[in-house]
Parts: sequence; structure tokens; C-alpha cells
Amino acid sequence: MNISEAARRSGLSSKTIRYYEDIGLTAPVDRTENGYRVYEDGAVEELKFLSRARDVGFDLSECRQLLGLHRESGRQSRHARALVLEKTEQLQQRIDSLLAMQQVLRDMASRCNGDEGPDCAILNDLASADESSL
Amino acid sequence: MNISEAARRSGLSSKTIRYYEDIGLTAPVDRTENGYRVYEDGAVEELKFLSRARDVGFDLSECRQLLGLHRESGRQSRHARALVLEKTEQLQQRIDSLLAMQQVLRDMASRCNGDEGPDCAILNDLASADESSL
DNA sequence: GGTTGACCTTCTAGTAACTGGAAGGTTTAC
DNA sequence: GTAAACCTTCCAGTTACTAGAAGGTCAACC
Repeated sequence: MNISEAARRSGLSSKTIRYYEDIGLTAPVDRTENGYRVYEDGAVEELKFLSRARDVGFDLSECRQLLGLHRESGRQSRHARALVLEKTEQLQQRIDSLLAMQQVLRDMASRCNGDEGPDCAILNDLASADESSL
Repeated sequence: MNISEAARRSGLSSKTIRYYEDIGLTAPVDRTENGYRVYEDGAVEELKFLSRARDVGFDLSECRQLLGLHRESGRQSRHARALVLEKTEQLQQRIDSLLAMQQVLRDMASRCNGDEGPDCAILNDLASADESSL
């Protein structure tokens, strides 16, 4: 199959697939006489793997490690588990940080008239946040 | 005061302050004879404003709008409020998305032995996520 | 006067993970 | 024959900085 079919099946774009090959995340695939890339089912499976790993939050360097484990028969599941637990923690930190931002925003919004006048709790807060909120 | 003092007071780095000036987010400040930037209190206040707006999740384009409102005496607080509410929603979407990722990761981790063997629920899941989880 | 260290300046390039678009070749269908 | 829909490579742009190079300036100390 050609790259657009591989894209359709993997959930990645053709551009992304070429990019992953460029940076050596996936192995170069065979080409037809005219230079078109040819994808076998196995290659598409690796692309799906990457697509899913990206979907759950792994960056490309982590995807590379996961794919390495996936390919390696002598792998140890604790390595994959460690990556997942670490990522879970990173996500938690990010979530906590976003929740904190949201809290500040909600508080500001609740104290803002939101009318046609210039008096604005939001702009006042940003102009001089009281120290307690930091 | 020079840029490093403005940086200390505003919570931004000197590099960031120059960058904000470069992209026209802040107005160019005066220079001494030797070309050093000179910051007045007013300029530092704007830098603080930007620092706080960034901290609660606004991107630079939004910061630009907020700063515009802040400067404008004929502003309407509903404009600031609209920006804040929109940002709150964006944050919620991002949080939901991260929570969903985390849920998948936790589920995978719970089913993974995490030992020295190659059998791994995580790698299996990534290799062929069952459709229900998507 | 010389030197050291800590400032300051501008400019370039790199980061992450693509995406858009240009320029050009190929294939398929009508 | 030509138009649509593929494919290729390569370059630039995105966000919000950050690192570092190359070089000027300033204050203190000996």
C-alpha cells in the first residue's frame, strides 16, 4: 500500500509518517521503481503503535523507547511500566498546574462585572496580583 | 533601572523582556548613551502584568489583547471577562484530555506485571488498543 | 594602567512535533 | 490530451522562549 493508505489505517498523516521516517523513529520502507514508499502491514502496525503512544501523552523520545521495547523480544515489562508511571506523574503535575490556573481565572471572573464599564477585577488583578494568590 | 533589575522585579528573564520588546508586545524603552535599556516603574508594571497573564495560561496574543485593554481607559470589562471565560474553557478541555490520557495509562499500568519478563500489557495495548478504549 | 567579573548589546540557531506550500514527477480516468 | 489525485523533496513557519557567540561597558581592586 502507499503512504496515504498507511496514513488512513494508522491514524497519522502522510506528512507525519514521512517525518517519523526522517528522524529515524521508524525504519525507511521500501520504494517502488518511481520512488513511492510501500507499506506492509507490519510497518502500519508500528505506525499505529506510535499513534497510540502519542495519544496517551508520550513524546517522541519516549515513543522511541517504547517502540524499542516493543520490538525487543528480551524486553522486561518493568521498563514499560516505569515509563508509564513516570508519564502518569507528569500528567498529574500538568493537570494540577492547569487546575490552579483555572481557579485563579474563575475567581477573577466571579469578581468582574463584565459590563460596558472600564472597572475590571480581572485587569486589576493582573496589574497587581495580591501576594496571597502567588 | 537596567534590564536585570526589571527582570528581577517582574519575574521575567532579561531575555524574555527583550523578546517581548522585539515582537512589539511592549513598547521600546529609552536607552542610555551606551545603548543600555532603562526601565521606569511603569514599564516594570506592564512586565509584571504580562508575567501574571502568562502564569494563568494566556498566550502572547491574548496577553497582547489584555494589555491593550489594560492600557485603554475606555475599555469595557466584558471584553476581559470574555477572554477569561474562554481561557477557562480551553483549560477545561485540556484538563479533560489529560485526565483521559492518565486514565488509559493507569489502566495499562494496573494490568502490567512490571517484572523481568517480556509479557507486557502496556506494550500489548499500544500494539493493538481494543476499540472500546478509543 | 591593567585586569577581572558582571553587566549590557545584537544576532543566530535550536527547541517539539509537526504543518503548509512550492516545485515537480506519476498514475488513473475520462 | 488533460485534469485530478497521487507521490517526491525541500524549505519555511508555528510558540515562546533559551543558549550561546561575539563584542562593548562599567566598577572595583591592585
